[in-house]
Amino acid sequence: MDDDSTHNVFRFFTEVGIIAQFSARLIEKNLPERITYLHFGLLGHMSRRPDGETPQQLAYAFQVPKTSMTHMIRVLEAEGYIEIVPNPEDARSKLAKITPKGGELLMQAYAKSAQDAATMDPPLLIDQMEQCLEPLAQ
Amino acid sequence: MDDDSTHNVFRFFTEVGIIAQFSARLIEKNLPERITYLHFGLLGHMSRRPDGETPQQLAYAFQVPKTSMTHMIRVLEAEGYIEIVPNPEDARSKLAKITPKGGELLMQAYAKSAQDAATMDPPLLIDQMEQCLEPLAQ
DNA sequence: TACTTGTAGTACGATTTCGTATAATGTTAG
DNA sequence: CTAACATTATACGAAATCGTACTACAAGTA
Repeated sequence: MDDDSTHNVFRFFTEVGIIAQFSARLIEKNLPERITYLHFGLLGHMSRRPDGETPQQLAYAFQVPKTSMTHMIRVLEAEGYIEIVPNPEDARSKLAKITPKGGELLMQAYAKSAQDAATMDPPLLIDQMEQCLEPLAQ
Repeated sequence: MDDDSTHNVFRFFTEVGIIAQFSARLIEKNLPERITYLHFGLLGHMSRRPDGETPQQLAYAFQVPKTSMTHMIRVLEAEGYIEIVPNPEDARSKLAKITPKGGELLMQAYAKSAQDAATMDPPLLIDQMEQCLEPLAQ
């Protein structure tokens, strides 16, 4: 990899980091007090898996340590957005499932953030985003 | 914004979040114990500002609370990667400047990470990255 | 069965993050 | 100049993150 490519890769990473931070703030602004962008991601993930997932699987999916995931799902459970039940297939394990209240939160935050994104100035460059998505789809 | 655009915007954010996390890990792997991707970013920022910047400016640039920045620059100072001197233009303020040791760390981490990126399997899609950068440049 | 090894989740403690309040300094109006 | 207000950094404490070590259960071997 030549110096120019290297430079571009790092610049790409920097830009991507800025966008990631921006989108996290955009969504967090529409979430309750203790709920973060990661929690929002967890709820979205669980909404696509009605049978629930184990903390282990969630930790892997979101690339955080097991102990961090234990803490996150406890916050979500304490606020009533998920429920944690024993895993009938493995007595060591548990299953985290989204509750109706969690689904409600997800929808609301999604709708509000979409609204914010639509009314933003300068406007989000949706065409460019969709263009970026193509190569990412592999 | 129609439902399809909304969906694509959120998908874009998700993809971007994954790439941001990936790049943070790639670089953190080549940093010492207590030094994170954000610290690396701070050093890079300071390397482009030899006269130093105030904690306030750094907090704004990296979009973190002032108190968090206070802690971060203390870690960097404790490890000798930056020095914190009084701001001659404002006695309330300070200036954080990168040290030679900090420049050394920056270079090394940069070189090693570029090496890792170059020898990655599957290979990084540098062409696609450069393509993505164009619209981001505005 | 008894034994060994592996895996899931968590208790615990060190560190980091960050909101609130505060001290020190700067700035401006009169 | 003085008073009022703004700004810079930090002390402090609450919460979050995460590495280490542990317990409980599972699975394979003999």
